[in-house]
Parts: sequence; structure tokens; C-alpha cells
Amino acid sequence: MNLEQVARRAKVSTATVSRVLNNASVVKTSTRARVVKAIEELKYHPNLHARNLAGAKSKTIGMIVSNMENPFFFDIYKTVESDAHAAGYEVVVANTDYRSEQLVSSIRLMIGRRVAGLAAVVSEMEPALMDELTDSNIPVVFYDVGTPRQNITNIRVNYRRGIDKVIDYLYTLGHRKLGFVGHHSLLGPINERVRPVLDAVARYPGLEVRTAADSDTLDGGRLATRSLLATGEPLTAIVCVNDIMAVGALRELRERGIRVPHDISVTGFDNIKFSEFCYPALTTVHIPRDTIGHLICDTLLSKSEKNFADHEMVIDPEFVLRDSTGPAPVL
Amino acid sequence: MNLEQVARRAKVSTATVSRVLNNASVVKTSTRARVVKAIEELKYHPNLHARNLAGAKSKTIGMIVSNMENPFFFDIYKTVESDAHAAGYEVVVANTDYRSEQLVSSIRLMIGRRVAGLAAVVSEMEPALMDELTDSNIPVVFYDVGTPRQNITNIRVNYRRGIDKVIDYLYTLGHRKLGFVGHHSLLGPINERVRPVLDAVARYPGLEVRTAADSDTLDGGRLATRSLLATGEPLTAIVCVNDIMAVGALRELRERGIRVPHDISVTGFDNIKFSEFCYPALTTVHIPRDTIGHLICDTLLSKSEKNFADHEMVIDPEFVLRDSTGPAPVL
DNA sequence: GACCGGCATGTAAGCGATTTCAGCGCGGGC
DNA sequence: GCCCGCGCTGAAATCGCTTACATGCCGGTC
Repeated sequence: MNLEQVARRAKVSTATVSRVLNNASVVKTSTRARVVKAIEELKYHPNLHARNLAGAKSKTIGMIVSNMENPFFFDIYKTVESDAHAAGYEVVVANTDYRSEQLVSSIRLMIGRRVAGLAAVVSEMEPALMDELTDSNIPVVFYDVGTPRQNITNIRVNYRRGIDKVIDYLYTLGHRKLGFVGHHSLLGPINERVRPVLDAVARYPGLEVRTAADSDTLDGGRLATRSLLATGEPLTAIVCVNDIMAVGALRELRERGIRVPHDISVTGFDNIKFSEFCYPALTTVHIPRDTIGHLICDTLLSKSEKNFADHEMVIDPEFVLRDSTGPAPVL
Repeated sequence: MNLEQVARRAKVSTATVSRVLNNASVVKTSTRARVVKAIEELKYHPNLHARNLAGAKSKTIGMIVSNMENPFFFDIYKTVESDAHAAGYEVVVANTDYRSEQLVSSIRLMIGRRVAGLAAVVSEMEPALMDELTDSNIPVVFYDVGTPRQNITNIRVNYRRGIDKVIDYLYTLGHRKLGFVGHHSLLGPINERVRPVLDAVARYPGLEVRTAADSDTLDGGRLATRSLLATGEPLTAIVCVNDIMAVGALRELRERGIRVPHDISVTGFDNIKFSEFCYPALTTVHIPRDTIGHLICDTLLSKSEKNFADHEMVIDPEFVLRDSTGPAPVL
């Protein structure tokens, strides 16, 4: 079922059918009607691979995320997809599950697909991969990782500021023994997420923190919290790397009969929808995922017009106070 | 950057490069090494479109879901993806957001991509679309919708049974005034989800139900619950079409100071991870999403070997008792 | 030493579209 | 009455790859 069969049935050439498919206005109305009829009768669906091969302009953008299970990533994806559709683009996603082999193969896959643009919302990026991307000449946007280059734009959130707000808030309420719940992929040497916490803690006299990590899931948050609670002095607050893990923490605490925020305060990060619906509602830090999504699309879909020069943009997150935090308990 | 350039650099023909790329074992080791070297030096990435065009066997399967935001769908996707990867396939997803135009265009897109198989985990399916799929000759699996055909297999869950278990349980505990929270796309004439509820209710003397619907989200559940509570006699239990909406219901009740399950019982459906982590943990019905995912992949990836004859399979869901339900309050 | 079989590689024909350029028919200006 | 130009359509090259078939080269057999 190809162009030629349609052409034959409509008694025109393949060129004309192609023109109809692409809305070229040169085709005479009567001819167009014949072709459209043939297409429908034959239930013809153009082969997109052939189209891309011949046309060279891909109309699909790729997006790679670390963990679609975490609504944080999904929310960004959703915005990107909606913007892309509005511009006539498709988007194909790939999940890495924080595994770097997956990242590598996903990137290769996207290059192989000759996507019109690539958004990488992932936690890690090896220099070698960045080279590969640079050479591929595909417009790329990284979120939160990597460094700007020729065809690479960066969007990042000022986590440090967000964390500072959280720690400051907790300190003011009298908290002195903190726990930090992270996820495995954050345990690299120079860690972008733990470091700000340690740095912030170091600024306040008498403030201490100990950390634990597990997978970036509800269960992971629960397990990390469990191990945090298993040893050492009692904690008065648990700072979580994101909301998902914080919800996991809440469950662990609840099942141990530890009241939040009366006995222990808990904070999240991201402000996913869920953080309002869990109990108690999470004090967290808002990261504007829609803004990020729009930024990604704007950057990717306008590589020619805009100067593509502001290679880096930083977003400032906002503190959100809810019910999972309160004054430190008097011991 | 194409095969030919690589071939030139490695001083072989394009055929040989292609053979190396496809792991054909006929290539002499020394030749292969030269080619591999050239590929790396040139940072060559094969054009997948050209590959698909030439090869005709697509190695990617498509999946269409109604609402990726709901972890129910995501869980199925995750299993499918993992099975597919294991078999050397990629999977590309599309979201319909319960919009039928989206469904149409997504299906067309998948046909255009000449996917090796298509999984449609969606709520609605027009006969015309089924025809299109049948003609496309792509192996298709529908979840929960449509009817078996030549190349179409169906997987469905016996919702009726699940609902029966829920209603029976609630009735036994003394509940007589029920509310049902559905989502918009369920409001079609002959409804697959509401009907079983109404039918079940009709079987018990003195049992009544009224329904409300909103979008399939946390907020939707909350709003539907609000409207359920706004009019009529007081309810003793709220049955939700799925867990996400149930969590929304829990929040609305909590904010009104209505205790669950003391004042009102709430049930979900699906048993997503989240239902254990919300408060109170949801009584729900388990739908084995991993089983469904495996089934989908098995069916899609073995169209030739297996007879593809058992065109329909039904899954029986299981009742899961947790903390969001209890005896009806004594009025 | 001519011949044959088999392994490694090369040649070239598609795959199904897009697109350039050429051609055809026809009406209007001279 | 001719020719030009314009509007529409067709022929064919092209995109980057796979693969069937052809070819060249080698050692072994008689």
C-alpha cells in the first residue's frame, strides 16, 4: 500500500499524490478530490519513515527523562508535548530509570531518529555523550545537568536557594537534628543535591544532619526514612530530596506512630500535585514545571529565529508552606 | 554522515558496513575492526528511518493510553517497555487524554510508523478506527475495549466482578446510601463502569446510589466528591472508579472534617502503589498491571508462533481490604 | 595444473516518499 | 495566427539503508 497504488487508482502521478498529502495548493480542486477519494478507499497511510528519509525535516522531538514514574518528570513532559503538538510536532519519550546505559542507548536512538530537537531531563550526563550530541548537530536542551555549548542550551533550577529556604525555615522553628532523604543516583562524588544541604547546615551553629538514600519511589522514601530512624540520635525533621520520597517518609512515620509535624517535621521538593493530597499536606518547594516545559519547547522549536545565544537559564524556586512542618518538639 | 562515508573511510563497500551494523557474522574480524573504527571516528549514527524503509521490519511497538498521569496506565507501560526491550524492541507511547481526536491521530501516527505491534489501553474505540487497524494488518491488542478480530486480541478485566465484591462488602457492613465517583469519559450511553455499579446496587434491598463525575485526576476526584456531598441525603460510603479519584475524594472529606472510615467509607479501584501511601490507606480492587503488560507483549511479539487464536482473555480482579472502609455509621 | 567449493566482499536493485525540473495545454497580447 | 507565459501534472533523481546476487580469491582434490 504505497503512493504508487494511490496514484494509479486516482490516475495521477505519485508526485501529485504527494502534493495532496502535503497540502501544496497547486493541485487543481478536481484532481485533489480524486486523490483524496483514492486515499480513503485504499485506507492508505503514508509511511513516515519514507517521508522522513525523503524530506529530511523530522517534525518530532525527543525527550529523555530519568523516571517517568515521578510526576515531576511527567508534568514537564506533558507541557512539552502540548506545546509541541501546537507547533505540529510529535514527541517521543524515553525513560532511563537513572541507568546510564539506558541514557546512552536512548540518546543514540534519538540521534538515529534524527529528531528535530532533544530535551534531556536527566540526572547524569557523561562528557563523551555530550560530544556525541554536539557533533550530531541536533538542538539540545539539558535540564539541570551538563554545560552549554554550540547547540546545547541549559535550564537549571537554583536548588541551593530552595534548600536554603527550607533549612532556614526549619532552623528558625528550632530544629537541630535533621535527616536528609536522597535517592541513589545522587550519591555521586560532587553531589548537586546533597551538597547544598550540607553547606546550608554548616552555616548554622548546632545544626546537624545525617543522610540516607534509596530509589526514587514511594517505597524508596519509606526505606530511606526507616534507615534514618534506625540509628543515631532522634531527628526532629526530615528533609527529602523530592515530594515522592517525602510521601514515602510520611508513611513510614505514620506506621511507627510518629506524628507529623508534632514529633517530626517533613519537607518535600518539587511541589507535585500529590503533595497537596497526601496527609499531612507537604511543606515543599515549588519548581515551575510548566515554565520549564515551555522553555524547552521554545528553545528547541526556534533554533533558527531566536539567537539561541542565551545558552543558560536559571529558575528560582519558591518555598511552599503546608502542614507537614511545625516547631521542633521540646525534648 | 551516511553509510557511504563510513564505507569509504574503512575502504569497504556499504554492504559490508551494513553487515557489521547488523552483526552478520560473515564479516572477517579484521574487516569488522576497520569498520567499527571508522564508525567511531566519524561518530556515525545509522539513520533509523532509512533502516526501517529498507528493512521493513520495524522493531518498535506502539502503545496508546488514555491518561499517563494515572499510574495505572504507567504501570502497564512500564512492564510493556521492559518486556519489549528484553526482546530488542522499542516502544513509543502516545497519550490521548480521553480525547477521541487524539486517539484517531495517534493511531494514524502508529500506522504511519509501521509499528510491529500496537497496544491500545484506552477507554473508547470507534468501529471505523477498528476497521482501519484491521486493514493495516498490524497485530493489535486492546485493553478493555473493542472486539476481537483477525489481527486484534482483547484483554479485559472483569470489572463487574470487582465491583460486585466492593458493593457486597459495603452492604454487609451496613452501608445503604452510596455515592459513585466516575470520570467524564465514562458517561457514555452504555457505560462499562457505571452499569455494573447500578446493577449490583439493584440487587440489594434498600441500597441506593447516586453518581457524579469529573476528570480522571486527583482534583477531579475531589470535585466529584464535593458535588456528591452537596445535595441529597447523607452518604455512608463513596465508591470511586479508581484510586486516583479516591485519593481526591479523601482530601475533600478530610477538609470538610468528615472522618474516614468513621463517618464515610471510601473505596478505590486498581490498587496503584499510591493507594497504600495515602491516608487512610485505600480499600481497593487489585488489577494486575504487570500481568496485563506481559500479556500485551507476549501477544504482540509472537504473532507468528502462537496461534493468535485465543483472541480474548479476561482477568479476574481481587478485593484488597485496607483502612478507608468500615462499618456504616449508626445514624 | 585445471577445477571446484566456499568464504568474504562488492554491485546494484529496491524500500516509499519528496522535490526539481521539464512538459503539456491553453488563453491572451501582439 | 504565433508565441509567451502560466497553471497544472508527470518523470526521474534522491534520501540512507538492506539484501539478493555476482564476483574474486583461496586452498584442496584429482
